[in-house]
Amino acid sequence: MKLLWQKSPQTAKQLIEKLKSSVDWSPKTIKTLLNRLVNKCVLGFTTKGRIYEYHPLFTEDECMQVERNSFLKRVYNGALTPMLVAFLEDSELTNEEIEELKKILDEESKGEA
Amino acid sequence: MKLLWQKSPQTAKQLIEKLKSSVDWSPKTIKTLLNRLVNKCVLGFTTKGRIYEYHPLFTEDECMQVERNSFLKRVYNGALTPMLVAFLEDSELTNEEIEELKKILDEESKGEA
DNA sequence: TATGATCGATTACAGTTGTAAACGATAAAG
DNA sequence: CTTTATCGTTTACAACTGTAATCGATCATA
Repeated sequence: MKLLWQKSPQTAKQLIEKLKSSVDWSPKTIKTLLNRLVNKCVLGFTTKGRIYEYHPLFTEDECMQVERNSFLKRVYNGALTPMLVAFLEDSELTNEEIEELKKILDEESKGEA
Repeated sequence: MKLLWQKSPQTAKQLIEKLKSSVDWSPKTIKTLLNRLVNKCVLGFTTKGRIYEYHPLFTEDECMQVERNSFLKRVYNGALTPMLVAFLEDSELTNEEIEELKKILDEESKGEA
């Protein structure tokens, strides 16, 4: 859902059209969802005639931030390192990816000194 | 909830006692929750007289596995590296932690060769 | 202008979750 | 034995979610 939001303001009709290929929802269902998201202050809209153009009230980055924090808190009680270790352990990283991560880590330690 | 599970089989009474300090639930509420977890095949029990001793049907590690996978899938569409980078970016790791992670990464690349 | 299509809003209804009380059986106490 | 406290089970009920149909207004069309 939010996935589509990461592209500008769109009308319900446009969204219904785009969602048609990916999920199997009735247009009515999508309208309802839009409505609920508006009520929950997750989406806003500007009215173009009698048609609404919906737009997200939060950026994708903000949402992912929140998701990361809540996941970390909920599952790992906020302990970052054990969580990272676990992810690394069940992963199959390529050497390039490993190098990339090490580079990021180096940046981190630099920023701290 | 599951947190307490990571310690042996326990009776409802024991659990209620231990939860009393951490959360503010009526004992009734806790009974209900136990029941629901049993119905959902998350907990099992063995009956000791008319008293139940509850025990988890999955290990904490298994649950966290599942949580990790579903989080990664849901929020990052399965893309591990971007997720790791994001976590690293909003973190304030100490140099020791950074070294630890680099060590883990080294292990990873070794295992792959 | 009457009629049908279309929009967002409202209503529907089953399932899950949070939070708990009521119920029936049994063990403990008198 | 009867009363009472204590189990686990069943029922309660509001909020939220998934999934959708209906309703009132308006735009397009005949």
